[in-house]
Amino acid sequence: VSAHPESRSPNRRERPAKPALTREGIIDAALSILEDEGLEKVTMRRIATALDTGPASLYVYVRNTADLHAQILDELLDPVATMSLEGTWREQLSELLTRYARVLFDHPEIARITMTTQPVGQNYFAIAETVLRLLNEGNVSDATSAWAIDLLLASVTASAVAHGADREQADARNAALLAARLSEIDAEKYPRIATVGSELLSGEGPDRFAWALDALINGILATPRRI
Amino acid sequence: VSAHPESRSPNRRERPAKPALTREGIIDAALSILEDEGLEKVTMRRIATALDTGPASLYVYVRNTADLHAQILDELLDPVATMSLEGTWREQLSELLTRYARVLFDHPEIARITMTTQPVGQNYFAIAETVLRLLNEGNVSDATSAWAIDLLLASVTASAVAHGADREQADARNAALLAARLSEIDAEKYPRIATVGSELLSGEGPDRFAWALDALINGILATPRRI
DNA sequence: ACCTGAACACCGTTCAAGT
DNA sequence: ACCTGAACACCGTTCAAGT
Repeated sequence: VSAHPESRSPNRRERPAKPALTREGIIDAALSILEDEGLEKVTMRRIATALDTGPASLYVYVRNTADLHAQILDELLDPVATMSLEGTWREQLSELLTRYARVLFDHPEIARITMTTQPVGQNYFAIAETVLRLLNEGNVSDATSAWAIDLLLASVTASAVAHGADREQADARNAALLAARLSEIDAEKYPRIATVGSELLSGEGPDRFAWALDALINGILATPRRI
Repeated sequence: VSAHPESRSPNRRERPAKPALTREGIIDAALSILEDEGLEKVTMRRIATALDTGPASLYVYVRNTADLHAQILDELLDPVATMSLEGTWREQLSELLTRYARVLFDHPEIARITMTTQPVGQNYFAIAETVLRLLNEGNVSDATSAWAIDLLLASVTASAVAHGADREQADARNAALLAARLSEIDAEKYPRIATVGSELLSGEGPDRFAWALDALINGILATPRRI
């Protein structure tokens, strides 16, 4: 056993070599920071530090922060885009959108991005393609489908953003409490809120989501486009 | 006429006095920056500069950035909360939500905030109260209303965020073009997108929105809650 | 072509000290 | 109670210079 551990340092293979900079490496690092610390910490500088380089180096693989976020999203959507579906068109549609929602639900900060910038990744396209195919099987006209897919995906995303489970849930609970308190206090000013009150926050997430999806599909089927 | 204009400087009433720091003054400054330069520029430091003070001074009136945004939103919702409505419950509901959407449409960056943090302002509450009252007039049960209002407001917000008209529209158009191009190229991989294609981006905003609102209300009426 | 150091032009928030 | 200067601990992005 060497008495001089420092003398080993010149050996360049002593510890895993600094990983080569690649698009995949960058997205992996970003995902791991996202999982551990939230989107807020997924910054160019933070990723660069994780990869033992400077922020400027990332700009070879990522155009800017928006592009980085878009790439993260499409990575997350991979399992949804490739899942297998069974049952009637309506069952398949519900299954797909529920799975899609679950990804966004688990990553509400990424879901927010979906709202802001129109996703254009391969996996998002694949999901949209499947939704359109299923609506077509359900005899929804092309014209209606074109508007319906927008409504469906936007509503699912909105629901995920609103009720997403993440570190902000504490804040959300505070807000809910505040809301509950306000509606109690101003029962005269807001009688309907006071009446519906407890129902507003009622129900398990999955039940609420299933109902919303049902209402959306019923609505689409009941509202053929006339223009 | 004095040959020494500088000598007037000691007169403290020469030009409008530095406005006193108030909550209203801060929100006004924020709104004016929002209108002129977008939410991105509505920063504590920027507002402080506009009010000729330092950022630390704002923290007497505003808890943090999220609180600032919440106050801006509720300010914008004032005209919606106080508008008068006419017609059947369904006409009134459409009118209210269309007006609500227009505010968010004109301020998509603020709309995004609505998604992130549950709004708790007076005006938002007033709007929610009215929606619940109208659903009640439409014989929608309380249990269903409680979930329906969530779906309605979230969907309207999502629509506004997605299709909001602002300085980001240029980017959105780029994205749309990119999408159109991709669907052209991969017509074999995405046949339904290719078929529906042009319809996806078709229709005037108002027509699309009116259809979506119709579908949502039809869906809610067709889907009484069972749980 | 890819990578880097250094710089530029910003952020939000806190805190001790003033009035 | 309100206001402030100064500091702390960060950001994204660019660019000239290196390999």
